[in-house]
Amino acid sequence: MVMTAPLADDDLLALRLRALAHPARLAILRALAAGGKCQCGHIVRGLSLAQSTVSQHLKVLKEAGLIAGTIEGPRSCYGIDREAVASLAREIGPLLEHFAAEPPACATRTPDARESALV
Amino acid sequence: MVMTAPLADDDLLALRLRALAHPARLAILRALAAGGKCQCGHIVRGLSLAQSTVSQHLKVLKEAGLIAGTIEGPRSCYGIDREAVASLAREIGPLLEHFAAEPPACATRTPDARESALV
DNA sequence: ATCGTTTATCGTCGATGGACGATGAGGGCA
DNA sequence: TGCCCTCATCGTCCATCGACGATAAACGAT
Repeated sequence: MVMTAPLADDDLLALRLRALAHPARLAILRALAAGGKCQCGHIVRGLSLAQSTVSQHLKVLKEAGLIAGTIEGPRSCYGIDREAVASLAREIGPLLEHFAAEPPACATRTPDARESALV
Repeated sequence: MVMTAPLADDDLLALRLRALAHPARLAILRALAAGGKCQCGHIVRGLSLAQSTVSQHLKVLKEAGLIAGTIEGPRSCYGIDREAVASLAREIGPLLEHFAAEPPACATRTPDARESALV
């Protein structure tokens, strides 16, 4: 049931999508998924970004719940929160499919708008 | 530079995700998917946002290719570009699943704490 | 204890986003 | 023809983002 109600649900979803919607963050997730790059410095070297910038991106991803950081001392070990990412996938997938589903009215894609009985 | 994955693909993907990553835009897509709300004014009334703001969001969605606008005269008829949305779904789904896939081990340090630090 | 390494945080700066009101164009309709 | 309705665009304002350098904290090693 997709309610048209603009709940805080959308805010949360938008937050996570926003965390995802940045090339550097995508690259970080890619690096983490590829493995062997759990330390901040490794990602920094792979991305040619300042260390503080990468740290900031890591923070964004962490606040979005997409990754989990195990910081213990001088080193840190970041890892993708697989459950969270899978959950997001389960949320965004059906949503997009719903968006792409069949339209009830109003000439979805007609070049010529022939709107007559709209509402 | 083992695997930076420096693809401009990420830029494009980030662009579309960014277009998606806003509550108002999600609401607009929801309204469009629900049907019968293809005119700007309808969405405006449903969202309690200024008309210009909604128009701006529509523009963002259109520039991201997620919707198509059929503007002819005083009325406009927006519709979800279902092919584009489906394409995005086909792109983001496997990507997230890839992120959520097998953990290749954090070889560098391997502190037992690997999944926690939820703070 | 001191040094070196690694990382998070702070402060700053420019750019962008998001919201609004006002304006103007484009057609319907009386 | 003139009025009204609808929508896109412009200009503005404030907030946030994204990037950076600099700094400080936490630990291992010497």
